[in-house]
Amino acid sequence: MLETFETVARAVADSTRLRILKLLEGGELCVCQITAVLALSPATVSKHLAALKTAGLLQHRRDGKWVYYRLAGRELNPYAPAFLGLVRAALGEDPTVADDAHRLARVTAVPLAVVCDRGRAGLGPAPQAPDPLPCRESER
Amino acid sequence: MLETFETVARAVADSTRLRILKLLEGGELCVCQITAVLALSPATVSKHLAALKTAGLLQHRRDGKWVYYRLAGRELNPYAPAFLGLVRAALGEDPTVADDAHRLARVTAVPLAVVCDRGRAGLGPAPQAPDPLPCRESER
DNA sequence: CTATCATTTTCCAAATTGAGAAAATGATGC
DNA sequence: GCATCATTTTCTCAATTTGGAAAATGATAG
Repeated sequence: MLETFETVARAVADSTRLRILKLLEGGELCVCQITAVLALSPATVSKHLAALKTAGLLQHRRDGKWVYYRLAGRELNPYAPAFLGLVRAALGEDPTVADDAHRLARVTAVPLAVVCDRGRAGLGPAPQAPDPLPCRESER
Repeated sequence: MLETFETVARAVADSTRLRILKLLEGGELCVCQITAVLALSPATVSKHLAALKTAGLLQHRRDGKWVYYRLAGRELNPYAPAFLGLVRAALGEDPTVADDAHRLARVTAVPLAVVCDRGRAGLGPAPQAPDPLPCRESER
């Protein structure tokens, strides 16, 4: 028990993983979409997702080449709902989280194939609208 | 915000610190009492307490030679109550936690001065019963 | 079967963490 | 002031964690 609780808490005790959880509050997402929003390497994102899944906070499903992750319920870990509830109630106004939500909106407006191609470049220019080169505001 | 949340979560993501929080649910305790129950070095316990205090989960007060710690409320960190509530609701039946509670009962039945003397030997035999020289079972 | 693409795993370097010993700090009492 | 005791702060070591590059795996399309 103690160990199970510790695993979930540890999974939540990382800002990158918190950002992922906040992103998934809006519904399931493909790995490449998350990667695009966070602007981290696919390997890094995949490992964070694995940590969250091991902790019982996420479930995943495969659809062709793509893998989708979504928030999990009590199925995988009895402590998951409590922690997810806490996260859900907490970081709504965080600037980084808000920024992520904004980027996610731009990502979901584009077909997955395009996101996966340009994703790791950190959100290429506008999807289909003319947008020469959005200012690269690299932070964190 | 994200960082604050992360700090609290990280503080809770450790079994030793969880055990400390569970001990303190019964009310404030002196450092040497906690040390006696956990059977860890005073330095280690002190650092865990500092981590919990930094995270805003604990408050402390000094009384002569002794320092008492207790669970904190919203004063120090807005996320503290939520996390403490989660912990309080969660680990009541964990065997280690139950064992700690049992040991704590034996510790609180003894004057502080005695606990501080014998505490780090890992709870000597009976409290005031005849006990020539508590076997120094140095462990860890 | 081969090529391609998304994701995961392995490998490695840098940073962080947990634990105790030893030294430093704070407070009491003579 | 000096001795003593509880607690905290270094300091060091072993173990874990994080991130990316590169290799491995899974799945689709031709």
